[in-house]
Amino acid sequence: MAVGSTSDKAGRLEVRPEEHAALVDGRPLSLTVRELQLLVTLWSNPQRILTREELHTSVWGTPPRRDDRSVDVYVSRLRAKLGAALPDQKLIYTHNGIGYRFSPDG
Amino acid sequence: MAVGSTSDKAGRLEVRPEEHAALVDGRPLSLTVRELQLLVTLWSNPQRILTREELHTSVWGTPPRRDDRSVDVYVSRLRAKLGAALPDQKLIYTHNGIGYRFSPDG
DNA sequence: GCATTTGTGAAAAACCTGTAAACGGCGGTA
DNA sequence: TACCGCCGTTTACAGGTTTTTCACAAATGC
Repeated sequence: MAVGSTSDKAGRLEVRPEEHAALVDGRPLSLTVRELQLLVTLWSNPQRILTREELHTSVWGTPPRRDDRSVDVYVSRLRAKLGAALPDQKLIYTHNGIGYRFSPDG
Repeated sequence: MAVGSTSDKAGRLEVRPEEHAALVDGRPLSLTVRELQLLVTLWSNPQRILTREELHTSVWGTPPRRDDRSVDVYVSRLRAKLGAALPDQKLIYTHNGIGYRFSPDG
């Protein structure tokens, strides 16, 4: 493995925060900065339910304002792009009233 | 291979940092010092997304000041010259919000 | 069923990029 | 010195992309 490369696989998905990249089967997903930040946050905490507060704070740097839906909007966009590249896998699970969970396994 | 020659091809493009030269089909491009420095930096890191900070630091020796657009301006000039010599190839890709990537392949 | 929460398309706003052009400095030349 | 051409730097603005916000549909939970 090349020096300096930090990467890990969740099935066919690879996330490389240092390189600002996420790959599926080696092909880069074209994610915006926010989408990638969100994916990195989720992917860094597999199997763990992250609240909207945690996600917003991690991605936007501040806790969400009341009635802020931006986390949901970006989860939706991320699901769309992941789903296009990996039609058969469900990676992001919703926990009603709480937040979201990333689980490469199920 | 001749002693001291360091060169490599990306398709029809050849870059020879030691000789301060870049060639297309053996014909030298007429690049300014900055343009060549930028090309060498990009070309030395193929497939990798380089941030504006990295590019500026590599070419200008210091991180960019806020709102510095010089990297963009030089990418534009470099694209123009590369495009004139290689009209059919796209070599430098933009990554919105991050920087640029040199990919001889795609 | 009803209230609440989530999913998502679409418009508006904010932000970022591409590029021409202006400007100044430098070296060469007459 | 005056002029010229070239390069590097900076600025401005058009155009493009992303982010934010909004509205409503769908889903969930009681």
